[in-house]
Amino acid sequence: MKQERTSTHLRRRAVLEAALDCFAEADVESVSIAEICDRSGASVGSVYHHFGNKEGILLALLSDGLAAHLEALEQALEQAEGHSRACIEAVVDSLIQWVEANPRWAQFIYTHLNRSGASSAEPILEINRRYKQIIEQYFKPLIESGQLRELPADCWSSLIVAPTHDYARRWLRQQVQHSPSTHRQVFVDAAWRIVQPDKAHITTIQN
Amino acid sequence: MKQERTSTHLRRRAVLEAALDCFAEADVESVSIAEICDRSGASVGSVYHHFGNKEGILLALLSDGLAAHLEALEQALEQAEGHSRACIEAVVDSLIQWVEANPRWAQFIYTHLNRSGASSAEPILEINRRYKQIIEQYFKPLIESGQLRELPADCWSSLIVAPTHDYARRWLRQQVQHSPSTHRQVFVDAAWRIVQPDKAHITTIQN
DNA sequence: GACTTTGTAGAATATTATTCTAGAATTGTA
DNA sequence: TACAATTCTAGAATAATATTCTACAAAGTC
Repeated sequence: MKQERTSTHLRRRAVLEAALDCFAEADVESVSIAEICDRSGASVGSVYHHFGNKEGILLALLSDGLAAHLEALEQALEQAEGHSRACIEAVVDSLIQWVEANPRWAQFIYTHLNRSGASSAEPILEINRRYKQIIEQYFKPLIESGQLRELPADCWSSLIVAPTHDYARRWLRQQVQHSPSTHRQVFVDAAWRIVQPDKAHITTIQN
Repeated sequence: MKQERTSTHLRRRAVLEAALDCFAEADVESVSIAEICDRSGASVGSVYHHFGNKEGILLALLSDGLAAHLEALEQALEQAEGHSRACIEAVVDSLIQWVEANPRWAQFIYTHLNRSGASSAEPILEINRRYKQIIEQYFKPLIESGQLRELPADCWSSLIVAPTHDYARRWLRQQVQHSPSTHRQVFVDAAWRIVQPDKAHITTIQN
């Protein structure tokens, strides 16, 4: 965040930008370092100086992207001011907005976050930890006060965010036609149903 | 499905098995064809004869795995005999069971199904089509009879299956401790809440 | 049993990631 | 400003490895 305009920073950005272009068009293995150099104007030596190796480029794209998205999430939750419905909306909306504003980047993350190298890399682990913290900070009070139903902590993101992620991923791959924001209401509503306390819900009807 | 015991079929299986071993331990790029040859006992020529190239090995693993899982899903739905609750349970349970019975394979699929080469490959597209068909065949009647709520078709799998997928993926990567089947009830319940017709649900309470 | 197809083998080749060396630009400091 | 020290760039040299090629073996077909 310090040096936004130094030439080294610009070079770094140029390489990442070029790499993202390449990876949007072909699999990682079929994109050569040479091609990234061509598109970015950087030399081989320069690329290796900044990123160490090809994997390093991927990791930088992943962690920068995740960090950017996390920041958006945090801002959105802040503005929800502790209203349960607004918090759920913040989670879904900030995700949808980020994906639609950064489609290539989002697609890259969806495709490569699972690679074994990435899941054990420290910058990524750090972001995962912060993500958990933020969710806990905003939702724990709502659960403890009984406004939201308690769910197994490990399942929370799978239940509340994964549906939107999944739809976004399929949209980016052009497997579905309508943008995630088209169905924004559907995803908010589904999440809302899941977090309703038992009394307000199924149980009453089943008994 | 025809020739289960010919030597060519066995060789094929051996290579895929060895590849799966390798890919469980390292990223695709850092697994060499030579290593797959060593582990499987096949020669380079033989591997290329059967699979064309490295990507061909990946594609075979993906489409074989998806096909196996699809078969399990179809059987489970058959046994649900058109009961709405049982159909939801069938979807969640068959997924959980397949993943827990084939963890390496499932992890491979989660990691690599998104690669650009795979999503446009005909065998994979074909399986996606069949998947849609099956879901429609079993759930359309339930929706039309009003037993289940209507959801945008494109959102269906994101809402109903993606949570379980997401949890399973994280379990395979050891990001969560408990097996998916531990939380089987949680995922079934969440899906069930989402497919409840409006009357039986939130609306009643909100009004 | 000749012949055709399919499968196996491993050396030869081509591609491409990575390393290395030299030098340019930048930064910090007196 | 001068002058190290550090950081960055360049591209040739190297190493790793995916793919191709040629020859041969096995299996299936008539």
